[in-house]
Amino acid sequence: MNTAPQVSQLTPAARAILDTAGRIFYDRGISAVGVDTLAAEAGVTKKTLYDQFGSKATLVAAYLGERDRHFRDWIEREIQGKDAETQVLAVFDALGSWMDAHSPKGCAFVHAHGALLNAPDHPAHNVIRGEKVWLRTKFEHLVRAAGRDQQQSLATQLAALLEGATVLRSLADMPDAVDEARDAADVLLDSPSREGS
Amino acid sequence: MNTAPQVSQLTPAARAILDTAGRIFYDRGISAVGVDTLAAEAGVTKKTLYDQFGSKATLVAAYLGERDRHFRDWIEREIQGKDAETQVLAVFDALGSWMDAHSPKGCAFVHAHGALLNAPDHPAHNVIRGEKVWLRTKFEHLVRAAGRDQQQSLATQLAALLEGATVLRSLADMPDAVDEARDAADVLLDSPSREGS
DNA sequence: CGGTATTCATACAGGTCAGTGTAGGCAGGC
DNA sequence: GCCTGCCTACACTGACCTGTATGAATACCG
Repeated sequence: MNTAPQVSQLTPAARAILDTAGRIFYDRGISAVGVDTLAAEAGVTKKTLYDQFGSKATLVAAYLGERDRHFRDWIEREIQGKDAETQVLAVFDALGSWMDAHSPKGCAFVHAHGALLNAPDHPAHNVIRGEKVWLRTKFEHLVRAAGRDQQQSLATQLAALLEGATVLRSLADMPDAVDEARDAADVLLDSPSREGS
Repeated sequence: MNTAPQVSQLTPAARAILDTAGRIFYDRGISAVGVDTLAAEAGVTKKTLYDQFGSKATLVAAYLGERDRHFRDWIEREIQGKDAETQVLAVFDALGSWMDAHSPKGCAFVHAHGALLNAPDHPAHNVIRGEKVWLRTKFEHLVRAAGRDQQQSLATQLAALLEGATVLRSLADMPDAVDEARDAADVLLDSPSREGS
């Protein structure tokens, strides 16, 4: 399932639209960017945008889906080749570099969720939930591979640390939040009740 | 400083506006609610709204300021009369009951931050940052009172757990996130390196 | 060479947005 | 009795919103 990336099947205009969406939806917020603005900054007509994506809602879901893929790839790449316990901590380091490079203003999925509170059937909600569930599941697999007990609880706790660090760093002027969260993750991993047999 | 609450000085219309704002801004999102809708649902004319608040931006800041006060009062009330270490854990329980009662869709301040990405000078940003900083500072005072070392790090880590649990519970279908975060906080508090002399 | 897909340019519809203006009603205090 | 503060009612502006319509140019592919 899901073997080949479908990205290259996009038409040039569709690619330009998604690239532009990736920048300005994140920087300015989904509801602050109109389709006229988006099409203009992508160097494309609004007609093309609607021919390619059908609606703003579909485009928003596509933007978040692509960002989700990039985020997962970033994490996987940054943690590869280490042992499982080190990988758990490396996820936090990967989050730090991801925020440096692509996410200084906080989590795009959290922002999207807030912007779509009044549209509960919006197709983006599945993408948003999927991103959060994936991260927790990633932690679950890693702590199982590391031989820890209570994998369910530990995975949720690690995911909470990571989400919270993102919030604090981006909107409370706390640049060290991610590093502190990493240290807390280390404590949780080394807690006696969590050591496997 | 800040001795008496100024709430009772509001005119009846202003109070109705703020009450309505507290409901529909949170439920639907700030940018999804227009001033026409807000005035109509408050049973007030738009003229009155502008006479009382001057602009939507000011009203948004007032809405968040009032929510911030309610949140702080809720936390303080729920944790009072316990010893310091128990209070740290009680903050997590207080968050759980707060979300049950008033915040099932996630953190209003995080949502507001996302909605105002494109308005960096918006007066609400100070309120948002203030709420996050207050929470971390609250933890800092509690862990100091509990005789823990490394108060700065521990406070940030506890705040991250709490923020992250809010995110996971509200937008990842993880109702136990807050309880799990409480357990993690307990582990961090009992970690040998954090015990005071 | 003909057909299909992609894209351009432009104009328009119908609605909502924040914010202002004008005019008047009503109550409490001096 | 008058003035001030609070409020209603309603019309209006100019900008922006999503989405559609019309018509034509370009390029690839059989």
